[in-house]
Amino acid sequence: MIKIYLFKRLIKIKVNVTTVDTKEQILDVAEKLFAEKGFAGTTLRSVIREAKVNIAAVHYHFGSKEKLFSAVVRRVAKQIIQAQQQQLVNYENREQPISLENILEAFISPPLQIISQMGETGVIRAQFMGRCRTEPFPIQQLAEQEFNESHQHFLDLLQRVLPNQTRSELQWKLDLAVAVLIRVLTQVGKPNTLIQENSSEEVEAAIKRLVNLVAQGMKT
Amino acid sequence: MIKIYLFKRLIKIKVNVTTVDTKEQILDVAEKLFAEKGFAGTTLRSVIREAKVNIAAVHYHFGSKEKLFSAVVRRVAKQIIQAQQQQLVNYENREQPISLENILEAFISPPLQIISQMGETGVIRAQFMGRCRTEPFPIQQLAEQEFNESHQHFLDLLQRVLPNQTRSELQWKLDLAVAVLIRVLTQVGKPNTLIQENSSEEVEAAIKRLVNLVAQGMKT
DNA sequence: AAATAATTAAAACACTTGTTTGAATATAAA
DNA sequence: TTTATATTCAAACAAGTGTTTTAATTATTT
Repeated sequence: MIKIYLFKRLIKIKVNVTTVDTKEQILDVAEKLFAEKGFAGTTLRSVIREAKVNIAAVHYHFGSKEKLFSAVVRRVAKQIIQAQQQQLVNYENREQPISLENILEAFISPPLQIISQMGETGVIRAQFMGRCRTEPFPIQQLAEQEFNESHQHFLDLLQRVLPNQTRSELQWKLDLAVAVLIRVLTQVGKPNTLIQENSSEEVEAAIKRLVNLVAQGMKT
Repeated sequence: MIKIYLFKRLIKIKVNVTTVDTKEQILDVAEKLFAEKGFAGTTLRSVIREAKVNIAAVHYHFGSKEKLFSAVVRRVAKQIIQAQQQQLVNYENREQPISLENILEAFISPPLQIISQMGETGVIRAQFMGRCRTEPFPIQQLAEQEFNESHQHFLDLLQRVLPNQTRSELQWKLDLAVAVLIRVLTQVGKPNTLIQENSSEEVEAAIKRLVNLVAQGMKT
C-alpha cells in the first residue's frame, strides 16, 4: 500500500491491497522453501524473513504451519488439475475416440509445461510437487487428497481404454508413472537428466518420450 | 551386560558386549525413525528413547546426528551393493554373455529380496532407501555418494549391452528406473500397489515385472 | 589388585521451534 | 469524522533442539 498525502491527507491512492500482498508473499516463499527443505526442514522464521513480513502474519492468514502447507498445495493443485482437465476437454471435442496416449499426455504434459511457461518459478513448483509425494505422514496426505479426485478421474479414463486390466493393476501403474514424472520434475536443470535446460523444445521432447515410455508400460 | 555376583563379585559372566549392543540399538532405531519421519523430522531424543540408551551415547559412538545418518546409510548400502555384485558375478561365471535383463535383475532384485528375507525390518529398510533419495541437500548427498561407485559400475555394464545410446541417456534412464524401484519399495504392503503382501512369491513376481518394464524402457 | 581405558549417565548449554498475546496501526463502514 | 473491522507489529511463551561437560561406572590391561 502506497499512499500520497497532499496538504495533510487529502489524497489517498491505493496501489496494492496490502492483505493480498502479504498472503501471496508468504505463499510464494513458503512454496520455495518447502520445495527445497521439506516441511520439517522449513522454519516459519525462515519464511517470514524472506517474505519480509511479521511472524504473526502467518498465523493470522493461515492458522498454522500445517495449514500454510495445505494452502500452498491447494494453489498448486488447482493450477495443475485445471490444465489437465482442459486438455481432456480438447481431446473429447474431437471426432475420434480418446486414446491411451491422449489420456497420458493430458496427465503428464501440464506439470511439465508449467516448467517452461513459468521459468524459475516453474522449476520451484515442480520441486514442490515432488516434495509433496515424499513428505512423511501426515503431510503427504494433505497433498494426496488434493489431487485424489482428479487422479480417480484419470483412472476411470484409463480403465475405459484398457478394459482387460484390473483397477488395482492400473492403480499401481499410474502410481509408478507419477513416480517417474515427479523424478523428471525434481531433476529439471541438473546434468544428465531428461530435461537439462528449461526450454520449451526440450520440455516438448520430454513429454513425447515420457508419454511413449509410460504408454508402453501401461499396455504390458 | 548381565553380571552375576557370588560371595561379593567373585564371578562375572559376560553375556553380551554392551558397546556393540548400544551402537546397533541406536542404528536400528535410527534407521526406522529416519525412514518414517525423514532426517529433519527425526529428533535424537526420540531415537534414544526408543533405543533405551543415553543421549550422550549417540555423540560418543557417532559424533553427530548427520554422522549417525551416514552410518545408517553405510550399513544399508553395504548390504545392497554386496548382494548386487554377487548376482553380477553369478552371471559372469556362465558361458553366454550377460544380457540387459541380467544386468537389470542384478540391480533390481537385491533391494526387493531384502523385503521378503528380512520381514518387517526389510520393509523399514526399503522405506529408508526411499527416504535417502528424497532428502533435501546435503543429506541426500551423503546417501548418493555411498551408492555412486556401484551405480557407475552398472552404467558401464549397460553401456556395453546398449552401445548405441549415449552415457547421458543411459544415466537418466537408470535414474528413472531407480525412481520406480524406490516407489515400489516405499509402497510395499499398501493396498493397490505392486507388492501388497510381504511374500517371496509376490516379490519374485514383482522383480520379473519390473525387470521387463525397465528393460523395455531402456531399449526405447 | 591396581592402573588405565572405554563407556554410560545426568545435567546443563545455548539456541531454535511453533504459537499466542495485546497493543498499535491501517482500512472500511456508518 | 467517528466507529468498527482488519491487519501488522514487537515481545514473550513454553517446549524442544543438537551438543557438550563432568562425573560415575564398567571393562580391559598391566
